[in-house]
Amino acid sequence: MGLRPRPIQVSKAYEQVSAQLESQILEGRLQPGEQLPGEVELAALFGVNRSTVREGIRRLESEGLVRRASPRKLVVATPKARELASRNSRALRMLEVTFDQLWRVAVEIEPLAAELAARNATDEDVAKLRTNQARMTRATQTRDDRAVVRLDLEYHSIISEATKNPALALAQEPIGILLYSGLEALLPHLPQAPARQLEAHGRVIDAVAAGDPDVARDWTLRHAVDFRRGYLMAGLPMDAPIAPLVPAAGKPAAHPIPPRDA
Amino acid sequence: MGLRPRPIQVSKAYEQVSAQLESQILEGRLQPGEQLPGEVELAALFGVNRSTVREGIRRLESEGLVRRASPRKLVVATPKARELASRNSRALRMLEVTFDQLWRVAVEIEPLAAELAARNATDEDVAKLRTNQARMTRATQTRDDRAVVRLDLEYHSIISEATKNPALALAQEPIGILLYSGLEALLPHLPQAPARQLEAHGRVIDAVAAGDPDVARDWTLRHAVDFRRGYLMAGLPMDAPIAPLVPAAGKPAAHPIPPRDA
DNA sequence: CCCTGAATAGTGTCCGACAAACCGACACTG
DNA sequence: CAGTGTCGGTTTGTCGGACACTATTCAGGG
Repeated sequence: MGLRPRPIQVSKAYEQVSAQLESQILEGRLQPGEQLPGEVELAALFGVNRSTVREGIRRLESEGLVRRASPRKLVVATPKARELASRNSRALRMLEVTFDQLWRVAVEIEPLAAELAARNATDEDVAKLRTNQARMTRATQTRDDRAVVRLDLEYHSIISEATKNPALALAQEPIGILLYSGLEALLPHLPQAPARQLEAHGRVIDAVAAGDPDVARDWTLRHAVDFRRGYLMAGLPMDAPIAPLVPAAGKPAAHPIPPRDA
Repeated sequence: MGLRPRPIQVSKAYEQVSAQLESQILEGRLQPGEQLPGEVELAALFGVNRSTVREGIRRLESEGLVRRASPRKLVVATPKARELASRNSRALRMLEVTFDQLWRVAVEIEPLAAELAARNATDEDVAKLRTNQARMTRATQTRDDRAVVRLDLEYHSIISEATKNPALALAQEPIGILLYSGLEALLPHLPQAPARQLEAHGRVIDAVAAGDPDVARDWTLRHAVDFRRGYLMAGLPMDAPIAPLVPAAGKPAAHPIPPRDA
């Protein structure tokens, strides 16, 4: 049979609502910041019930194409890089990505990020980096591992932002988030790690402040290589999923959903 | 004033529903593939109305954490890389990313992708690449520009997949999608472009098939550099947003939403 | 045992309703 | 006149109920 049945798709009304709004936004007919009509009016315009419109809106909301400026103002928005990043890193975790897979990408991207940051960082970015470094110094002295991890993530995020390159930020952040969360497992085994990290960060920050792309790139590369070595020395597995999904430990709950503790 | 007002947030019920389900999934208590109770049952479990549950589900659906296996089966799912990629590229377009920004990232990532593809591609991947190449050859001969672009995107997508590295795929695909969509603007100006592209692809494919990471990387790098040169020669702008949002051309419609053509 | 058709259960959509909150306007007070 | 309290209309968030349509199930017939 040469018949190739393309999966027919009945399009639900709420899908059409979100699809139409989405295309209006993408075509630029609805510009970011512009306010949308109320739910009742939308319902009337589309010729559907308000409930249906609401379901459509939920979808766009979760995709970041609209947000509620205030409870009564629904405005068109451009997706925020930060939210995309966290969504993406969540997805990567679910895909059971390994340290090795993450690292291979990071070792190429992060030096690039540092280079571009050195080219494009504003004074404000540099100030943020210095603040971060100061806090990191304190956290290192007080051996506050959680803070060290948090500040390391922040450091990478600031670098990302300083590149002024959304494409790079979007590629790098999810990976950085996941990779450097692994730092938490590393620190107990390598007491000297934060000190080395502190130095690498410091060098990169100086290079960024001085607008020296080559040095920034170079030290970031070293930092990445160093990180991998530390991970190895700590005896942590390179090929196991980062933060593996709990493999249905014990027995599944009788009912998968616990009632809301209202 | 030392007052630092943290934006207070009232949590809507539908948000709590999606948040709770999400955390159950992330913790692994709800495993991918597992089926969720019906909407009525969920409503009862959470102690809210069915409409509320539905709004919560829409959200998770659009994030790819659940999908409908059949109209009546709602199952936990892992977000598909492909969907994430298209969402991300859409976001990048809205962020008005420029050719230059995209290219700077691509020129580092794509060679890495080719290298990893050469290391990890399966026979099936190679077969897909060869099929793609054959079709591309035909499209080139018939001067079918649209097909050329489509096949080029497909080529990059296959390479991504062949790396067996979700982190890389997630970083690369959105960029590739946007960047090589620009090919469409390029082709009319550079009649010889498809031929050069065909050769580069061919070399990379051979290297992937032969498991030669270095050659794959090298030719991909050349390809990227060549692409940029072509873009320049065609006189296309490096620093203008790719597919710029239509800047509210003419006058905005009296009513932003056209009625559904039911 | 497989196939068919009725019974069932669940989704998609609609309707109508109501409390809470928000927003703008307006009056009041110092 | 500036700042503050009050008030009413408007919109959202949530609810309960209803109904058509269809996937799924299951019993009965071939």
